[in-house]
Amino acid sequence: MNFQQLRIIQETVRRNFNLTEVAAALFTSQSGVSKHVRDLEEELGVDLFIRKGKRFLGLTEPGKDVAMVVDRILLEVGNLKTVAAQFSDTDSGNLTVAATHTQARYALPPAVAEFKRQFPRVHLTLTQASPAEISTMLLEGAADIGVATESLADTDDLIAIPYYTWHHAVIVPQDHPLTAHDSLSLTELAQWPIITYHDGFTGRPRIDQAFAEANLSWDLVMAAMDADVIKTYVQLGLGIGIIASMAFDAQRDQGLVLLDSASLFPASTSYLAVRKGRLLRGYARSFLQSCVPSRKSLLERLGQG
Amino acid sequence: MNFQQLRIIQETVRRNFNLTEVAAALFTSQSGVSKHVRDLEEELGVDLFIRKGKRFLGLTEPGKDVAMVVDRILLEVGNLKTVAAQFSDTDSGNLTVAATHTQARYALPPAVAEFKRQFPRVHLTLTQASPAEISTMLLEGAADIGVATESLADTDDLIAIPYYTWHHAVIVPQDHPLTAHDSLSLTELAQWPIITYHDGFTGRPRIDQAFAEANLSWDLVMAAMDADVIKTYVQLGLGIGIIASMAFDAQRDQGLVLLDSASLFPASTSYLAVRKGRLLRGYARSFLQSCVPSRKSLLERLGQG
DNA sequence: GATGCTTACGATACCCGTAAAGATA
DNA sequence: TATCTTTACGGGTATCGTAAGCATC
Repeated sequence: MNFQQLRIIQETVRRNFNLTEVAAALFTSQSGVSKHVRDLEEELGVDLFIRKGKRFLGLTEPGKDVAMVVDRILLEVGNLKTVAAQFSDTDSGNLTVAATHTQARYALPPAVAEFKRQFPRVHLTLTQASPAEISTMLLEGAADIGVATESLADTDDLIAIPYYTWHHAVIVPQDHPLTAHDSLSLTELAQWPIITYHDGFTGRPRIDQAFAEANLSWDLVMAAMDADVIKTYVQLGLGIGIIASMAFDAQRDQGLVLLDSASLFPASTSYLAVRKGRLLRGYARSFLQSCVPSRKSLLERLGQG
Repeated sequence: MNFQQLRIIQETVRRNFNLTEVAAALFTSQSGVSKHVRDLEEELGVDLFIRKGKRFLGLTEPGKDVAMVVDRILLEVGNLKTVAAQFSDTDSGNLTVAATHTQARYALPPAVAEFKRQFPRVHLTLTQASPAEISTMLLEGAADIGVATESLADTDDLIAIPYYTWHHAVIVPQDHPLTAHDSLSLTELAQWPIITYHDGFTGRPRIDQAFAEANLSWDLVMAAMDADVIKTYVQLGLGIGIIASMAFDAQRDQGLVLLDSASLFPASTSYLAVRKGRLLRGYARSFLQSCVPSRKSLLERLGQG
């Protein structure tokens, strides 16, 4: 048994049992991959994969158990390297943060700036992705820290730390009739065409929930993944927008008006998340700390004294 | 990085940093061991061991962290093999139970008999050892299950399951003056020379505790590791014995009398223990189950569905 | 016929063990 | 001096990659 075999098992599961892809992903030959799989199966005395002729279709029952343990082993191997790197070169290395557009653009900039100041020798990669992709990246080790409003708190094997709480707000063009109102109601909103976030993005479930609970049908004319797109089309007069309030900047967004609507929609919480059991470099912990300065205990909850 | 290197790191710590011993334990050459250590240190970029000239003295700070992770990796590697073996050959294999004399002789026989009946193809090894040795064996993977009254419940990285509770009892020769008494007191006991268990064996702390709390000094004339030795010398008239009550058998131990003394000493609890994070074969779980039939939940606490 | 897995085979690199040298107690 | 680690070197083996063969879709 060797590490390459374990990596191949893991990658085979991730790549939908296509050994050719696995070989490409691990920068080696198909033939080698094939042999490694056979060798390991022989050594363990059980078939790990369901085969139909020469095709791989999935994991056998023992294969499922083995794959779980393999994941843990490779996770710990990563931790080994992390521990060593932590000592050999404390303040240099890589940090990959995967975040949604909303987070990357409106929440993270201060933390990122602070981080670059504090750790100039760390290469920081800020990857933009959907909440689901962020989950996957964290689980597969492709990212160290994830930031999103959706999906992170529900996933086992992730540790989610509440980051901040915010409300949705309505934006309309400067001359829009709604600007005349003193206070907004959902019923009024529902009478206009609405542009807001896609399913699974930036608190969208809370918008659906608010209208559903009020028993209102609403006219969603467009769904986007980020507030900038929404704002663009609101400005074009396609409809009124519902965005995260922190995405509005009176300075930059001239021609648009933000209408307070904190009371209309339930609050949303954005989360920072890391993979359970994955050791973080010191500077990664600092990054989290600078995002949520008060929560000393939460870092301890990561199991990383 | 490869598994052999990790095994060497682990074994180097266990063998007190003597590479020659490590090589012998792993059935390989010193030179290879030496090179592997250097190679891994080079790959990780940190020294793992404190050296004085060419001698190894201990672990560096990063070495300590690395050694912990290495232990976890190798533990999981063992689990990998266990998982596979579990499927490839369900009811054959090995089971090593490490137990003290008291447990092996007076508590375990029914469970062992039941086990042999149920799993005739499993090779069962019952190793007799001191509580401290049992701990070590469990931690190092040399035993699957440990049984003892002392030390198992206090050790982190072990999961201890209460097995049964018992009391100490006094044994005296048939014609001994104490047999005339209706009820025994500690004060009376303290007037006789006493033979009982060694420190760290079979509830000895509770005996010390009882006398200490009563402010009595007592005359320990002999300390043994098992009840059979104690009984022998009690029979010879060297003193009165304090043993675990289940170690007395009226049939076998003719010439001796058991005096009830449940009220004199605090109750003792014997434990079954397994290494935290170590996967058990199905038959090993059955063994535990047959020892504590009622505690379904405790087996779940082992993290082994 | 295109894609994907297996087998065969030759080159390479890695791992191991012997032996000698150097360091420590 | 005896014990222990390092270095040097040669032999063996496992791993890898190319290429051909064969099954699946």
